[in-house]
Amino acid sequence: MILRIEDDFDLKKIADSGQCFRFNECGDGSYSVSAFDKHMFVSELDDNRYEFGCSKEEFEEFWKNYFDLSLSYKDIRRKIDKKKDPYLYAASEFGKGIRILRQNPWEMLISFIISQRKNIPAIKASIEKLCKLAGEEIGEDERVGIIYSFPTPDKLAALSMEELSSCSLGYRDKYVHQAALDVCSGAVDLESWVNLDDDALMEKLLSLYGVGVKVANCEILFGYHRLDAFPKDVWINRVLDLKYPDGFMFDEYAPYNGIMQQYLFFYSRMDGLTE
DNA sequence: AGGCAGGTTCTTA
DNA sequence: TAAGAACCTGCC
Repeated sequence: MILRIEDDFDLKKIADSGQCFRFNECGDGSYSVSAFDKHMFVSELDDNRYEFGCSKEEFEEFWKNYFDLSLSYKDIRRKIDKKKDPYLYAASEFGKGIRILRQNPWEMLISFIISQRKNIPAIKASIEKLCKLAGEEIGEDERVGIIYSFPTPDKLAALSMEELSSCSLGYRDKYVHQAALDVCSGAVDLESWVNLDDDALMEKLLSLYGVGVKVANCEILFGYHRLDAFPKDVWINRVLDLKYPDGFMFDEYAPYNGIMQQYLFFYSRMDGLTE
């Protein structure tokens, strides 16, 4: 189906934003997008028109929510004052089009456990191997081959340590294995955690083996879509040190600090951050 | 060859 | 409680 989208929406920036690892450019300008048990291709036709490789029903029922299209990111960007916060303003102009996707909490948890001390291509490679090993077939294409879903907790828990190791997880293999066991046993119930308040959710996440403050915040922002979470990685810490010696204005941007974090992260990686 | 990549755990004082 | 070391792997 073809749709015009007036709000901020840039496939390339979303794909490169580091929040998703199964959202890839195919080489011909189209994007392969996998989420939950669904897969489709998307491409931009002209300025604001996009072709989604799904039915209108499926788009309304699933993808509209996945792309968070009910929220106006354009309005949120208006909170940024060019005079008061020139660096964030520049970052938001540069990152205009990024949205925070509504992804699967389980997939996000495992993905960000894997992400520690890895670069994005390496994270993607590990996740792709996991999907191929233990996921279900959800799509096929002559360009990219068979598309697999992210493994369910029980499929992942059933993998041997040797199989996990074959996915280049390194020392993170034991973290992934334990998380899968915890979710399978019911000791960890990610769905029910949506009802917890922010502090209680953070506490639960930090109790997981291999999950520290950074990964927990990524899960809160990208897995639970709590848009005020502000994950601090090496890039963001560099930005805060160099550009915000007097502190970042978290109060100004609540409850959307996580969106600001995305702009800063995306911008800082291109910027070089020399000053 | 040695250092580093979207960190966390473990050890030591 | 707070630094410092160790940790898998792949890529420059």
